[in-house]
Amino acid sequence: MKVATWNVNSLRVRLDQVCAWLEEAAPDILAMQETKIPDEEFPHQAFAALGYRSVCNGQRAYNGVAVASRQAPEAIVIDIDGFGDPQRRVLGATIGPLRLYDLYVPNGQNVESEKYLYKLNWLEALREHLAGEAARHERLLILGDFNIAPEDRDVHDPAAWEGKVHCTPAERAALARIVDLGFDDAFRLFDQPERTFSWWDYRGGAFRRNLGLRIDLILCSKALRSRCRACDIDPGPRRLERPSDHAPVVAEFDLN
DNA sequence: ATGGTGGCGCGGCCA
Repeated sequence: MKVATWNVNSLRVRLDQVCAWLEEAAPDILAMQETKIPDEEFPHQAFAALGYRSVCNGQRAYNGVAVASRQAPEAIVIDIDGFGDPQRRVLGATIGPLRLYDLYVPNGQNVESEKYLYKLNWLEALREHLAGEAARHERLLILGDFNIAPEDRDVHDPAAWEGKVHCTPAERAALARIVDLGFDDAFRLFDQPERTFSWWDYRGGAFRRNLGLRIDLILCSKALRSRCRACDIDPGPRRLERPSDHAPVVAEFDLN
């Protein structure tokens, strides 16, 4: 079973690229972020034409998550328990043998911003929510745009990014508390080339110069860890004309 | 160079 995550930065703009990538990469599940499209305008037909079911939790202009999957999504959740949030950032679903959460973690803007506090509060509320899910589901996958680079090796220039949003000790600790519920970063289960990233700024030729961050993650529960066969980032879509600023991340699981 | 690029939507916000 092939599971992918991709921040598409507007599904309206990127729909043709997403469909082409689905046909080429053929994942069983694709979790998308920053769809920026209200649910009533979501292009379900485009996914259906490729043999995918789709479920969305969107809003106009900002945020928005969606999942396309071969098998029908069930037991859908669109909010963090006890955390009233008008921003559409969460989509939980049971798909075949997996319980899955597609996340668009708040960016945080900068450490002086109210948005940074919102990010940390959001992550703590998410941790509590996921603790409940982890108690109920052995095969649990948490994936999406975390807007946190877990370690310095996930950052093109750690000195330049030290103390900056995406890399602060508080953000990394918040992520670690979630991982400590019993997850592994699937990407790090395997040998990986140095300087492998999932996001590159649109500005300054950052992609061409490989000045990126690895902030798009697939976290798998212990029951999935032993069944994870690969995890890779596909830079192909980032090379296209008018690309998303993120590349897809793909993990493969042997679930019999 | 306090910029740069891109999406949304038409001025300014967000990333």
